[in-house]
Amino acid sequence: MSTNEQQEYDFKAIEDKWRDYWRENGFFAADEDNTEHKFYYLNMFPYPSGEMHVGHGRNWLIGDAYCRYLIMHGYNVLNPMGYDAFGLPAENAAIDNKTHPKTWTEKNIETFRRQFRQWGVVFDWDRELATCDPEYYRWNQWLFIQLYQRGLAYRKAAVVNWCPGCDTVLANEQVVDGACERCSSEVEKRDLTQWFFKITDYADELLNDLDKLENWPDRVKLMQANWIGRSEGASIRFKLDGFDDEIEVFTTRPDTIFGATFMVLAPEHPLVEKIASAEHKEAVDAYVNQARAESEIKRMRADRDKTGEFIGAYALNPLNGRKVPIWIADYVLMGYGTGAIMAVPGHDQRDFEFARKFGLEVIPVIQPENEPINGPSMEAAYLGEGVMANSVHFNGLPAGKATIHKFIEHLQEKGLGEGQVNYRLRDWLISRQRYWGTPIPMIHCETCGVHPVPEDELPVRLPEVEFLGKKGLAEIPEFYQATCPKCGGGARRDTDTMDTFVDSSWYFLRYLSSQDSNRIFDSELVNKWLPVDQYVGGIEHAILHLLYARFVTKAMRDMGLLNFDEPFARLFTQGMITHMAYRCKTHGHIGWYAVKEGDLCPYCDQPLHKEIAKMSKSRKNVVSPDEILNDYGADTERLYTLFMGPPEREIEWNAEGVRGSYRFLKRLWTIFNEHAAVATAGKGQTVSAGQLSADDKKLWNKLHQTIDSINRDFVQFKFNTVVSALMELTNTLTDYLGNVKKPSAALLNQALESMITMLSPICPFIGEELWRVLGHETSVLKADWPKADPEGLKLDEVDIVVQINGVVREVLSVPAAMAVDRGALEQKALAQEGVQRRIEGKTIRKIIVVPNRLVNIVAA
RNA sequence: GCGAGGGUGGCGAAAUUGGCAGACGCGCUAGACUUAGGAUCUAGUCCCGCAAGGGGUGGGGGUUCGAGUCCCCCCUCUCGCACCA
Repeated sequence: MSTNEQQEYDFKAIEDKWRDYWRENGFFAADEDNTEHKFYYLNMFPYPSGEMHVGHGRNWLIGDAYCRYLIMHGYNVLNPMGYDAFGLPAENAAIDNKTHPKTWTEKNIETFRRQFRQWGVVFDWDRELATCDPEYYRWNQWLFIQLYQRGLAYRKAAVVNWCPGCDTVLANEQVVDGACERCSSEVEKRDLTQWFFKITDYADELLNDLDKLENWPDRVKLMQANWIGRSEGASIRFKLDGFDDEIEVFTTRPDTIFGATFMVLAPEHPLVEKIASAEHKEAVDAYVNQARAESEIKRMRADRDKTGEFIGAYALNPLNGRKVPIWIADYVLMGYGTGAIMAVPGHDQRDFEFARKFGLEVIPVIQPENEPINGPSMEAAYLGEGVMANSVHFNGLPAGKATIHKFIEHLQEKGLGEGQVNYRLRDWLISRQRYWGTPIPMIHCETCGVHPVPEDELPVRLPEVEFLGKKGLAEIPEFYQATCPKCGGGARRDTDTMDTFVDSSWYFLRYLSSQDSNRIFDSELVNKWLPVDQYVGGIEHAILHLLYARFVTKAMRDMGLLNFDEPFARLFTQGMITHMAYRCKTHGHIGWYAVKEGDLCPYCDQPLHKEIAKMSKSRKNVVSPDEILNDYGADTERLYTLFMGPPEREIEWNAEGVRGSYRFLKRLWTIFNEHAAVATAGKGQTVSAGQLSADDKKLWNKLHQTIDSINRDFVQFKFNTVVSALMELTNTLTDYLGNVKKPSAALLNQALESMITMLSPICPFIGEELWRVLGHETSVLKADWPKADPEGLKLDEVDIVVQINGVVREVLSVPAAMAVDRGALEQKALAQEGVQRRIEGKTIRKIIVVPNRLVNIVAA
């Protein structure tokens, strides 16, 4: 224990002292008009879900440290904060707690603000927004109307994913393995008329522009590309035998058309009912009903047996008139292509399995060079190279791209089909049937049809009803009873609310004008500040949010609201913080704090199932920052969070590790306070190599190496190595102070000032405090960021490794001049006694000299 | 099945991008100071070996004076997509 009261590291007092300082002094308020050195930093805004845990902390601490770094480099930083405040969890929690979602959300937002303040995380708070605020969602509605007027929002009857747990429709993207992403209920299918955004109009651009995003992780771009799923092929029309209708199919292999021995329609295909023969009707209906009733989970299993039913109708191959049977099968999906395929069992494994199961003919139309294949004896579809066969005048052509084009040309000439590009991406289903979301601003009139709510009547507010539980707007007459804007007669409001991904698809634009009640945003400002220079968020948003935001940006550009194509110039995806989760077979999840010794259930002493998992309330494995903040302080949590590992990686929280970071801060505190007097005496003096002792020089070199490496690492988000570099420097400094009788005041001042400056973005509280201890009166945010002095990087002595046959045998410390002199190095290495001993009697074959590094003597 | 990214001490991880593997931190061991305290300080801590020395970055091969890093094959883990025609 220190005898001097003043020298205790009293983090509580320090943190209380500085907590409000940065905000009050406007360090984080962006200067809107000065865009010369602007930097728009943005973390994905949070869903206010209760209390934040240390895992959430990681996002904000990365952002806060990075922004402080930028501010210290003279950037005019915009780092705003908002809340993605609509959504089902609010409703569900509100139901559980018998409060209104609004009350629940507001309380959580208040908690978040308090936690940010405790962490020392500062934003440009004047721009704060919440998507559940009518002043925000009115622009959601306005945007909807603009999209509607451009044909980008439309209504269509569709088989939709219905979550029985949430009582609402889900977008395809929200269905994971056939279950609801949120509540894990098994998703059902229902026919409903729903609102869609026509994102498919932008499929090509969304795909192609990924190439522009040089500073996005490849992984994310790849995931998006896969999601969009472009494939080139042809659409071909097959005439029906005995009907006027045609079946249109999409295929990527039009070259295999002569091998099409049957057709398969999706069970939901509209033609099925019409063309199925009376004889097969019953079986067909049964199959269709079964397919519809079957859950996505079962139907989507790729490895399950093929099922299907012949419908008693035939199609005619457009190129040779061959009559082929039409089947229905659930392996053909209504949602992709046209919901119908020409089946080529010879060259498609799925069709092959189906043909074998139902005894359908297999005709190969591509023959491999060596061993010819034939339909009856094939054991799998042939997917390799070869030449066309059984394909009349195409026979003998090499299978491949060129031939595919020949087929497409041929079909096109005959008017039977054409080249076509298909996407896996579907239109974005945005309708939700719940209360806590943006009401869709449309009115349905029996006489005039569907019309937007006039813009001057926006926002269409959520009715301020007492919250009744699982109810949507369709059950609130005060809400849906309306007048038609056209005829003035009675009409009904649309009772759907929007998917919350709509809210988050443009919020980054609203920050520029969050208080503007006349327009969605100021285009001029937005064009100056966007794209976002650095966007940071979790990898879990790699597809949905980022794709939607890109789409909306492009749509707004086409409306003339924006002049850029992509919203986020640079993207960083940080990894989640995980923690051990315990589960008891009978008692469910058990909090780690309650687990009995030996990992036993506290209620029944059964051994618990253990799993390292993402922190979540439901798993009871969250670590609250409260205890750490109380025991060690915010700076310690910040330091540890950034030190524990590379920020893009998933990492397990280790409470023991926190202490090491605390120890470091304490050590630093002591060093600064003990040597502040000497250091401040050296203020204003320059440090030059000539005046330094050998010990001084060592510290000086280390200092400038550290500055150099930190400057490289900070911009790359390598905070973990920034921290370890500072720790190394501190170790060197401790050695120095222990070895030297009288430290150089100038050097010490430079070292301490540089250290605390570079640490301050990560640990801003102790940063401000120790900056004052060094005699400064203004914020450390105003300090000059240290630059590595080229002189300081020059070493007097360099360690050179001497290898014999690649094995390290000696390490020589040589003067810097010699370290770049190949001849001298070689001589010196050979002169070593240990080297002589080892090469005695051997012939030197070769000597490799790498200046500043090593000498390798190859001898045998 | 297809695609992507990983595998380095007891643990989290470093490695100037082909040049002393394990920096930094946790934990652990020993010691010092102590109203033995979950404080602080000092020393040690990849493995085998008393030592000289030898081995070592999932496994096997290769390129190279030299490989954690580059190439080929295999094992394994994580993630994304998954009957997409």
